[in-house]
Amino acid sequence: MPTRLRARPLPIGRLSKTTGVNIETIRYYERVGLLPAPPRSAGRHRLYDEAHVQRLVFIRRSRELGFSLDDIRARHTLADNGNVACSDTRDMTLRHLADVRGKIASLRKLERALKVMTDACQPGSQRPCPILDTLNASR
Amino acid sequence: MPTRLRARPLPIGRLSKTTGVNIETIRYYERVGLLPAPPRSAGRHRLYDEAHVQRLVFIRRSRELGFSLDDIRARHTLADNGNVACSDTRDMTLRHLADVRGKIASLRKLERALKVMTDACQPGSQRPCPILDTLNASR
DNA sequence: CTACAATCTGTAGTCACTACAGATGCAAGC
DNA sequence: GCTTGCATCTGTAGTGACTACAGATTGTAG
Repeated sequence: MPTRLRARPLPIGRLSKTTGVNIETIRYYERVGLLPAPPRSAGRHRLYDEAHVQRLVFIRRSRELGFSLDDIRARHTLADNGNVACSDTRDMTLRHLADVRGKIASLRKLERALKVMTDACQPGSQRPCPILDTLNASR
Repeated sequence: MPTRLRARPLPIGRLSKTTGVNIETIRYYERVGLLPAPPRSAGRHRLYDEAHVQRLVFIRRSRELGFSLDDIRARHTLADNGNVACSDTRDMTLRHLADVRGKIASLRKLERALKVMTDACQPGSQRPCPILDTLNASR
């Protein structure tokens, strides 16, 4: 039996480096129940294994894609209960996609409004500032 | 002299209704120095005038356009000091426009990534879930 | 005068972290 | 074994822009 293959546990600083997640954030995830609490050394330092690395990478990727911590927690709960999770994940992702599209649409509206304002504004001209005018208009 | 024309001061509830800004939010704006503290009645109820209405509408419009409270405060400070504020406002708006465009670009990337994932996912097929796969991939 | 609505102050909660302070632990070099 | 210095620990508070209470007071219509 090659006991050599057993990977050494990582302290929190190494986990942070390998996953790209801030140390404080890792502890925060543990506090809010996103990352399971790892075993500790005699001196109460956290010692992580490969499964923690995987789950943390999963969390980071999900966050990069804009999922909320609640979304991620829900998915973990599903997966941990042995459910297939695939179709639920797909539903969640579709909802999230719709949400992202909504945000894009409203930012586009914003962009157009800001562009109209800056295009109309010619500082130094005698006319009152159109940007300030727009901001003062109630609608 | 038509003293009749002097508008009655508004209590906070009326100010809230006429501007569409939540009562709690109005008090919050006062606390953080965005809206000047109005005079009070004998019983310490706030009494607002037309100038408050104008400023609050300005703040609401600016927020709708995504400006931060700090941005708005800065503009008020400029205006209150008697500066023209127009060109500064223009600069700020241009910066904000650039910011909005950046956000749109990154949301578009997100949208594409989410679409790829959901398109690839066919729940019920035997293949492993491509969404979960993507989320587990470190890059 | 009595209801009852409106407003008051102050505090705490939200989300997803981030930033400390002050106390320990650990690992390497001597 | 001892020291040095970095790593890690816990706990608390701060961020932005509000929102949500609790409990006390005030204003007003009938």
